[in-house]
Amino acid sequence: MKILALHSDFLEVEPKKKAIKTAEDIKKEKKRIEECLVVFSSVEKSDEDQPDQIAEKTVQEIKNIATQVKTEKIVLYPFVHLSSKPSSPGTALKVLKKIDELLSKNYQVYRAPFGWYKSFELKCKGHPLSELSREITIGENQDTCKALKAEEKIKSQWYIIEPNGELHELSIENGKVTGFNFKKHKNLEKFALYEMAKSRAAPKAPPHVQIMRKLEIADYEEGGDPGNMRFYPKGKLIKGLIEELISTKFAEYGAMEVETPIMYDYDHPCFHGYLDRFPARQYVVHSPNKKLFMRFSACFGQFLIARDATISYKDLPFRMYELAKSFRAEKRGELTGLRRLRAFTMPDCHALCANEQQAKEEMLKRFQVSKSVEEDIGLNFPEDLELGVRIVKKFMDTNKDFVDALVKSFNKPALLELWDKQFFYFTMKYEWNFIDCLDKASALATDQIDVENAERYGLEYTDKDGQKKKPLILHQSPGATERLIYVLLEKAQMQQNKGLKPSLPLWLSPTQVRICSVSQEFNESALKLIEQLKKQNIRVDLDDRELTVGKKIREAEQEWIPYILVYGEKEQQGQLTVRERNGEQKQLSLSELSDRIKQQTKNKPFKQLPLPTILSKRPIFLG
RNA sequence: GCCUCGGUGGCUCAGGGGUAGAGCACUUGCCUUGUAAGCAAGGGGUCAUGGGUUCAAAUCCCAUCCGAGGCUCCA
Repeated sequence: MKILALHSDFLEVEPKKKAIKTAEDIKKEKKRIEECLVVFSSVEKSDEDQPDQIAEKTVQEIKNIATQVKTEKIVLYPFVHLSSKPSSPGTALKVLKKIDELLSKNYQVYRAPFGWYKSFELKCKGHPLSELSREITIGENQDTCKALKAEEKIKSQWYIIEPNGELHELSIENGKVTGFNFKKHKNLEKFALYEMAKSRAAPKAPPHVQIMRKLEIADYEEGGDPGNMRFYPKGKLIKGLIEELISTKFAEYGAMEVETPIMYDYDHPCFHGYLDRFPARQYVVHSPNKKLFMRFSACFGQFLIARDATISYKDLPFRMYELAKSFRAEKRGELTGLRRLRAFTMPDCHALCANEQQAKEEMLKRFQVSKSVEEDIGLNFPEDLELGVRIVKKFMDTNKDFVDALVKSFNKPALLELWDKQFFYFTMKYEWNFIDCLDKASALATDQIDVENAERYGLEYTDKDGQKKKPLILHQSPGATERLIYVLLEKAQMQQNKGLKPSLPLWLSPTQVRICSVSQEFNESALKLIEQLKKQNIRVDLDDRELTVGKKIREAEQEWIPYILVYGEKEQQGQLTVRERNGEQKQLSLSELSDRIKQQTKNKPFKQLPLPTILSKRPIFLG
């Protein structure tokens, strides 16, 4: 199906003469329609198998365009010449009539006669959206259509749920969410609006994009594919530290770390139906004899491990995790900085559970794992986050207590989306959303109860009675590590907007202590001091360049370095003045300084600074 | 994918049919520095790529690539 939509001041059309035998019988009269969207359309051979689906999809497209250009009137104009492979006239007429019927529910529709030579006059408005063409196709796979259609038909009911379990039904009027007093919950209001109204316009690029480059954390890579970032040494350090933290937390919780392949056989029977839901979103790789797709989560590899394992009821919950580099070929326009990528690292932790009761208990346990990750990277819980819970109605009806317990753990009102039917593989999920400087919501931590994939992959455990049973599967992630960095940078920008100095948590700061020598003659003894701090696992470096002290301080401040130390005559005697991030200056001895840092980074992972200690030998990655 | 805007020294950007500009960075020299930018000189760019128009293209046109924002989407 091909359409050409012209937003027009008017269309005047007059049937002249039948072009085909099967032309519609109509009255030959001139017709003029003012202020309308004229949709020239051509039904094609490839549409013949699924005329109803193509009609529905076309209606959706036309509705989108009509909404964009704000018009109430639509003219359907059969125009076979748009296509080189037109369908039979019979199908074409059937499809057009169906489109007419569907559109008429919401719009004033005029359909130009089919099968006639017509003369017409039209005035196109000429604004940027006034001329649009679309090619509409139905994927080859029936499953795809079914799943996508189910999604289109989904009905959501929205609520605010309070920690005491009280529900407030929400509705949306004139771009405002009503049904709950958001006075003390401004970010929750933004989140609800974001989800319900899909009002997502941003006036400019998000601030973290500039910061990630200025601090030499990450950057775009022209030599790759959009959304595949490069990480410079400082960024790789931060990312590595966060990943190590997450890994430790998962291990403490009792999950087993595994590593699974990043690409899988397209034709493997387990993946059918799961892949088809997202037909255009895979990176495809061709090996000499196979078509493969890059994983978009760790599910594939981990489920295949679990499928082949011998699992007893005594082994449940069976917990497994992986820091999985994952790939989703998102549409070009959906990518933004570190917020949404095509290649990202998804910490993915699955738990196989015997039954619903065990799954619920396990989810509450895992809730605490994610909480401690978010807190350790420097977020305030729950102040910096908004909880969204999505539940299939049937699950809600029998598990309200559990949902209440979940919201109570969050300790703040949450947004609840109720679905009338299950159309994903899960019956419930939650996510914690961060609202950024531009009021955009991004999901960080999430957990889901999967009731479908055990069947699909053939996952089984042996129960007490010797019977093979299908487990429930939980899918948890505290958030992609790139996205966690995005959140830290956006949060730092918010600090700056409030007039505070932006900063990273001490344990994530690439340089924790910067020593600025007053002049060249002090460099050598400063290095001795540095050796002592390094032994204490503190990341310290020396600005040994021939610059004024003022300039060295300024640059260190701009690098967000938490402790800055000028080193000259006085310090050589052992008396240190330390400049902190808040601008305060403190007199400290060397051991006091290192104790202080050890205290502030207690129980956090440590890695050495992956750069030369002296700045004069350090390359600049980004001006 | 579609719409809009952009791509000019390492970085940030100005300019714009007829010898290519600034600030920062870099190199060199002077200064020998005490808590947010010392002074001076110098080097460095086939103006994203490929076509086209023109006596002449970085500038205008087309295509492609890359980036940003929007639409849509986010398993």
